[in-house]
Amino acid sequence: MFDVFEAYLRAKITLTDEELALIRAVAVVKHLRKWQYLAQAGDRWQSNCFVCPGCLRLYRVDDKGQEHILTFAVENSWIGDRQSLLSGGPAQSNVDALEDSTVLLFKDQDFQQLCHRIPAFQDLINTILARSFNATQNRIHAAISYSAEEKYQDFLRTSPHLVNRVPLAMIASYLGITAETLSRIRKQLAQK
Amino acid sequence: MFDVFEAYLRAKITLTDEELALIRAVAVVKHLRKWQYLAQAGDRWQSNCFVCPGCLRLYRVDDKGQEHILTFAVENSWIGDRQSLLSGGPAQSNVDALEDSTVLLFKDQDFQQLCHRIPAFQDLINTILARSFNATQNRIHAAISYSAEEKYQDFLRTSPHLVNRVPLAMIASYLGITAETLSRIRKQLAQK
DNA sequence: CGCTGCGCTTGACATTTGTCAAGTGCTTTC
DNA sequence: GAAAGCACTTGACAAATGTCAAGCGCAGCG
Repeated sequence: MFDVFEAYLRAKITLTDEELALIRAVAVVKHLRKWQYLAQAGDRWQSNCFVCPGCLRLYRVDDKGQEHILTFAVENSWIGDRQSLLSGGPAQSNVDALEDSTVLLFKDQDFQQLCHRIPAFQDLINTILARSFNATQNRIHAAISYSAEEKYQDFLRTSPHLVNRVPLAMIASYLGITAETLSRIRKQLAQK
Repeated sequence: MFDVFEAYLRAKITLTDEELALIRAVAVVKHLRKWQYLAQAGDRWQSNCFVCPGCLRLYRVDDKGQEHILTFAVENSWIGDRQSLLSGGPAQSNVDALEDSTVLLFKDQDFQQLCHRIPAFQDLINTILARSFNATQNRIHAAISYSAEEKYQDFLRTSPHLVNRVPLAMIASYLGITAETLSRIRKQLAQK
């Protein structure tokens, strides 16, 4: 499974064989069954996680027991509770697999070392962070500006690959609306 | 005004006098009057901006002409349209001053150089990015999970310094609710 | 001093979205 | 091949929030 990551890296940056070997040396492959947790709220999150093939979600559970999905991650993307990673405190979020999945884990310590030793890797990580920061910002804009229907339209635009891959109820949870409302919106859009 | 920034830096990282001089050399001080734009949608954003004393906001305007505030920034924080900075494309957001303010600008090119030459500076920036990423994530959680009242309570918790500093209508815009609703919520909370 | 404009509040009403409960169709299971 | 479970849909109704319009109080200004 490391070759998926290798392809990903090579598409974005140039690495010597030694550098690649350094990275490979600290990567840990993990297989997840559908519904298996990668981490639960309360755990300490100490790794960076790259999704090879599969689909995971990061979500929180509120006082009323309701789940709210913060992110989906499919192959060639990263996922994790950065809050826990950064602070060293317990995670507020859960991460689990929506399909059988394979991920690559990098202990944060190893990961930091890679960043320091391989400038191109550091740059890549920075770019990714910046990009996901932007994506997050756009999501906020959507969340505070759009009606339920507009949110769904926006989702269709920004995440077409997820529309038929994750169940309706989860998309609703991601958008902050109820499954019933989303169902009605879909119907309405179909009739146009 | 550079001394404000110097104090900020010294509180967070250790710098030699030469390093500090490097930073000072590329910093540009800019004064803003209340309501003055630092940048408008359509502009290309090419600098990193640090707020010395003052208060700015970053917002977008939707099709219906409604403003939606994505961030406030007060003294000792950073603000900018990272999207534009990263992509080189035109900004989607506006930034303006809510009070007379003073900011420090760093052309992105200079800024990158500082990061490369001063590892401690790089680390600081990474930390800030990570932190604001977390804050953004928490905001998404609030936006998709909370009722209007809960959103306001959360705002009171996370941004007490803003509550009496920015007008009600802007807080409402930040939370994604109407000024009327926020006014009623305030009343209701006061009666408890 | 009185006017004006702005920020905020309030009320009446409309609209959107949520809630609850039931029903459909499809897949899985024994 | 009947039964159960799951994802989704639908309907009736309730609650939350938005919209529109008016009014209040205060600061700034001629």
